[in-house]
Amino acid sequence: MATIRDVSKIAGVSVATVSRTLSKPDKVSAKTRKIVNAAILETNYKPDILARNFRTRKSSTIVVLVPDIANPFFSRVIRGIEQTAQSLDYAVLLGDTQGDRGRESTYANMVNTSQADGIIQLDSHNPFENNSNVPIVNVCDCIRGTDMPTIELDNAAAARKMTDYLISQGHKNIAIITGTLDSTITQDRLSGYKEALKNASIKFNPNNINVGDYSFLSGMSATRMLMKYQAPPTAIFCMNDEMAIGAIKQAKLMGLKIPDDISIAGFDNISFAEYCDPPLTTISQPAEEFGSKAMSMLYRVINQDGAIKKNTFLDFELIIRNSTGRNSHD
Amino acid sequence: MATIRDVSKIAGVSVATVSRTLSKPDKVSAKTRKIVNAAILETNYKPDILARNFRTRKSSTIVVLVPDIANPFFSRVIRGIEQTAQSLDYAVLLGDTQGDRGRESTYANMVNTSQADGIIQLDSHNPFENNSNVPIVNVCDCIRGTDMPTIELDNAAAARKMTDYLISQGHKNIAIITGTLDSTITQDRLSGYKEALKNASIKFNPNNINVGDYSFLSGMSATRMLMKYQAPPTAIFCMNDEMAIGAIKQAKLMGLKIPDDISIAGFDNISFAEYCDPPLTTISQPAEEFGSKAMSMLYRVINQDGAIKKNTFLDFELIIRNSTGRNSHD
DNA sequence: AATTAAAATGTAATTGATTACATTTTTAAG
DNA sequence: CTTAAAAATGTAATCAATTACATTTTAATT
Repeated sequence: MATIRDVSKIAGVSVATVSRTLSKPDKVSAKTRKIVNAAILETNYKPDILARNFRTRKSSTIVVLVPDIANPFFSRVIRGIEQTAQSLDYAVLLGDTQGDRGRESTYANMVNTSQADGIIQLDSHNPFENNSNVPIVNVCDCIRGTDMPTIELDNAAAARKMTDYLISQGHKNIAIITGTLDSTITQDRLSGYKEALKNASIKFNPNNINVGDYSFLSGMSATRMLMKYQAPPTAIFCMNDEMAIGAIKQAKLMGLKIPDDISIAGFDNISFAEYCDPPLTTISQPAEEFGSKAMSMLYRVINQDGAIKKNTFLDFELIIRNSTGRNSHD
Repeated sequence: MATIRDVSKIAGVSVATVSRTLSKPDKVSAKTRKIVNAAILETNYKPDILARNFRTRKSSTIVVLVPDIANPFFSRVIRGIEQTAQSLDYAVLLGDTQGDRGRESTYANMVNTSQADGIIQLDSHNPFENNSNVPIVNVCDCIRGTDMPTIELDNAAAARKMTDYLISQGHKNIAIITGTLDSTITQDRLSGYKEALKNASIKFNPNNINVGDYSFLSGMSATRMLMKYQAPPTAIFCMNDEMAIGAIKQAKLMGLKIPDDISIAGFDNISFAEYCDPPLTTISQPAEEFGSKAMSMLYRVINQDGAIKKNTFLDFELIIRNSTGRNSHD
């Protein structure tokens, strides 16, 4: 593999000139530039990025910490990250943590060893105990009370909107299947749900809260439990679409008609939401935009370029499909 | 940030000894090791991986070229890659190509600039025109006639098995919705399908082949077309689950009962396959194993460690669910 | 105690690009 | 044609680790 020295020898110029031809061509005369470029072509020279990164102390690489890459919502966020990273000439290192804090901190430490310039965290957890000054952006599930910039949804408002809608359809006995309780998303959505009930003067029933873990199976089992109550809910709001799809399956297994016997709503609007039967009422989140906004923000943090907005909120949309309908009970 | 020199000064030993304490501790006396480790702790020294990579000419990073990270099958494969990479101390750079050859080759060239040590390609395309000697492994959708090691399914056998099964259910008029025609997977599955028909002495009807692109929508539109024939198929075999789910939706829209009026089968066994209505008959592929086998293989190629098996075939399984059933026509 | 082998440690070169600073060349102005 | 300023180019240090090779120390054997 040819080095910058080989090129400089062939071109008859110094290595500095070759380097400049590549990085700041306007500092090099047109004539020299031509000669150097010819030499680069001749030697098939490709700058050694490892050497460059070493010298410049930048890796042009960022790490994405994601609880599970196979989650369809996260994979869309990552697609957004990746696309923006490409346009900014950053490479994306995948850090699938599977919720393991050890793995998370291993990946996070890549920044300390200059393997990466920054971190995008998709989980509501700070990978650094003591607030370090590592460039980091928190997306989707964001922690409260840290100084990380966040890109998030107004989850309380979204949950309120969904609950309001269900109430508007005549539902009073509305259950909710939550995500894991330690996540900010869960807490916010839960408080939005409660708020909506309160505004409608519906008494909040603690039995109507069922804790899930974002999986199909937890959606199923929660639904099984809920529907065994003497007064089962007439609507179930799930904090993601997978649980809602699980809930639909369980409801059908129990011989219930959707939405006639029970309305079921999700959250995320993953691509399958449109294709399940009945199609799922849900909250649409701009997954790719989350990713691309997070990447742009991280870029600004890393390069101290432009204003850093502490908390960015993206828009959601209530998507009404056929898994929900008017309360036909009472 | 402390360097190895700071540590050596504090410990009162040479940098070589510090380096050895970290990389080959058995070459260092217990006494010295203790002193050095204390100094490392004291200085909070973290080896500069950039410098190490530069010196050793290895990045301990591999690139995954994937047509679309948001595809649920691919994201599982990547999860497998990532997990094995972690255990082998490799980092995974994400190369979402969106089918763009330009992007693909940009990523592939990261190996030439020593940003990565090898490549895992999930698409049936060689990112290097002239067979270079870059470490690369081809997974899932593998090209014929190159010297890349492959990890693949016997796609022809799998399609044959599915078709055999449909035939065993009394179906004779079996349509197939393919993936993009330039992919090896499509070609192999198509030939398996034809073979099965031939073995059963069923005349192959070219109209029963409909080209899709692995998307829900193409599954829908192909189904719409197929079902307009005077003698519409009694079974549709889709080359992935998304298209099958699209086909199910379309069939329902047309008022058809599944599987009574039409049997629909998919391929991949993505997690949603179990949760659609009716649950999807499909071929299960070991997605994570694809990933982990590919990573192990790439490791061996990079480190010239152990035998390189040219083509590795993983097992598939026919999963019979309720989207297919006996032919109730004729 | 002398000799030898083995183990431990140290010295200094090396990796390939970048860049501060020095030097040369070109351009413009008088 | 000078001269000064600006532009272009060159020289050589630098980044932080690894490691070949040299040297010193320790252990083992006689």
